[in-house]
Amino acid sequence: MGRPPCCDSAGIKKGPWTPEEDIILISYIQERGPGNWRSVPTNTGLMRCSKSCRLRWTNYLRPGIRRGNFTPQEEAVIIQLQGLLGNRWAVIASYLPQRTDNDIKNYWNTHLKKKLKQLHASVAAPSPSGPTSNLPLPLPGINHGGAADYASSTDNISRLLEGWMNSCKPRLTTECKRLAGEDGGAAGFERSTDNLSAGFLDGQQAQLPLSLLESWLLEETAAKQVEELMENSPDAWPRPLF
DNA sequence: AACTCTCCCAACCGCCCTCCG
DNA sequence: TCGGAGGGCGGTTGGGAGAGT
Repeated sequence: MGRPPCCDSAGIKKGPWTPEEDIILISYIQERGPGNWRSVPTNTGLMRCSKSCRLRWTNYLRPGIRRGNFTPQEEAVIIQLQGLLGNRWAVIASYLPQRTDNDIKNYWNTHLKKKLKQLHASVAAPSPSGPTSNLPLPLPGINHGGAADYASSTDNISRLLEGWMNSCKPRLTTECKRLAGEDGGAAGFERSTDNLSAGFLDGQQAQLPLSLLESWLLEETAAKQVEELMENSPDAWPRPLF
């Protein structure tokens, strides 16, 4: 059993935040920085519990949050990472730094689940035209065991990253050179792959490669490359989880 | 115009993890 | 080593908005 809820004391306000409350919270965090949420209600006079303050900040008020429709590239990243990692929304969100875990979770539950079910239904009745561009962005180098193994195996993730990195190494190397300068490119690439692997395997936020990964994933040519690869070696890709 | 239905998303709840005394 | 406290995460819900009748 966990601890009793922190918000059950009398006088704690629930429900939607008002603009006034938002301003108070923002002002406080601008002054003190995020963290020590327990002290926020006390120091600000907000009649909210600490969790509510943290949630409001991380999911709504935090700078850099992107709102509105998800791009096809973002969808592809979510679908692929969900297949790999399961419902670990916080980890998935770390690869889409402009989106919150709550947003991603909501988007998955309201849009992508349905979309993938429909997609799976249509894949069950295959058309002669082959794969379409709406399929999830696939990643190579993974075994085809059961869904649970697939989602939980760090070996698989490691292999996947290895294969993935190898398959796109030329492009990434070029990108690294562009970002880091000619002399630091190769070293930068090696550091990037190490960091990315570590980030995946530890379930923590990857550091350096985020911008790299993002810039690569957001390029439409990437999706095209993947489509070509799928057509050339369709058996090399993991099956969708549902 | 009024009512019902459906969808979406902000927020809550309960549990787990980590830290610290 | 143990237990309490705080932070974090994933699942779920409730209410508002828009669509449909």
